[in-house]
Amino acid sequence: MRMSAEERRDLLVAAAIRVMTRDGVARATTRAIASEAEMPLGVFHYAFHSKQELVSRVAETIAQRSKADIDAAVLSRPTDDLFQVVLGGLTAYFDHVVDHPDEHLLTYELTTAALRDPELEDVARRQYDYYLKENEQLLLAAADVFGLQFTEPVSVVSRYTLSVVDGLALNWLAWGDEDQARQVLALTARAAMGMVRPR
Amino acid sequence: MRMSAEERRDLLVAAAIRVMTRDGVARATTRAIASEAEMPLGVFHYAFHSKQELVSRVAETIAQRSKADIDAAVLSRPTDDLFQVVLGGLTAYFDHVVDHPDEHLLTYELTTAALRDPELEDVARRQYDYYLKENEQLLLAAADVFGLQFTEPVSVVSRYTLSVVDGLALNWLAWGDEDQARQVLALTARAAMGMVRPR
DNA sequence: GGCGCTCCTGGTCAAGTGTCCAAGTCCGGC
DNA sequence: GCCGGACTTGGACACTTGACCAGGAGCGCC
Repeated sequence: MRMSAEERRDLLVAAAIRVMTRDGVARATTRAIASEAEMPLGVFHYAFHSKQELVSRVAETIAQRSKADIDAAVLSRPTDDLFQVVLGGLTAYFDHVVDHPDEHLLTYELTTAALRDPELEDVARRQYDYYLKENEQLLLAAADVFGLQFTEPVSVVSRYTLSVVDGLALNWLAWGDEDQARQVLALTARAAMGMVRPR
Repeated sequence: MRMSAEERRDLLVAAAIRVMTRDGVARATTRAIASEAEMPLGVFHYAFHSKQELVSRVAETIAQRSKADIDAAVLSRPTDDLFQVVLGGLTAYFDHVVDHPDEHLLTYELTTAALRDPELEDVARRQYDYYLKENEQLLLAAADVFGLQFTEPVSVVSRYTLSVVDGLALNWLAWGDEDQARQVLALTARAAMGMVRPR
């Protein structure tokens, strides 16, 4: 089947994501990826200069995709009051983790891999940049709806909520106990109420 | 140099930790570890049945050691009021991360590695078990000193603080901005004040 | 002294790894 | 028609990896 190099790259990235999600980054060899994409191995180094280039693209794609996924979930929640909005947002994210554990495990693997590899250095930074900025926007929008403002810099509040949810997700992956994790979400949402005041 | 198999295992585990901390889990091959321990490669499979057995011991050792490190740091903090104690504890942990970033990156790598490998399944669980239980004890002790009790189950509060700190650590490793991270710690300590009441 | 167990060593093996390449196929433009 | 560049392919390469083993060395105990 004949197609452009760019199209090949997209297919290989998609195949790589499937393999990495299913078997982990360590087992995602060039052969496994090419095989998943149903292509001969030779195409790999025609489409990509190196495996690192593929990994870099994978990380970028994953970050964009899960941001979109989560946005959609968060925005589909009830908006009675700020507490409900915040708890809904946290819950939406956590639901996504519970529904796609391997996908989130993959993001942790990619982050650590990027932090170890100088050539992927900025990949990790960009990954979190996406999340922080997006989270910040959501927080500002929510506060605006209810005529509130934050008592702390929004960037700090954004980083706080992102940290809780990111840490809790990893914690749940390793430890389990979904009910208790959801209690933590409720606790966090209530805590967030202490970080706003009427405008 | 003649020594018992158990002694060899300890030396190899220590060497493995050095290699993994410096170069990452992926680059910690049996050869690199044996070389770091200044032993011929042959000893490896005399001391250990497999590499997994070594990794399992490494994870166990790391968890115990960093628990001890952090306990010592936390307990050496001022104890004027509960807020200072909690903030001191969070700060002590975060200081440890800033001082030994590679060590903490390693714990994330080990966690993800364990979650991918069915044979290391319980390694990840045990890792978090250490932290959760220890954290819980510290919280109970602190509340006790000031005649307070928690408004939520202690296990949930413990998991909340652990999640914040764990998520923030990973976040800082990837993104940086230490000052902002410390603001998150302050925010968290203040939030924790809303989870206690006089007894 | 010699038996038996533990410890030590260098080399070797099969499997897998990322990378590369020569030769071939396709197809649009001259 | 055919030329040139983009795409395709199977096979090869140099290297690394975890695992294994035969044979030797040390040492306590009868």
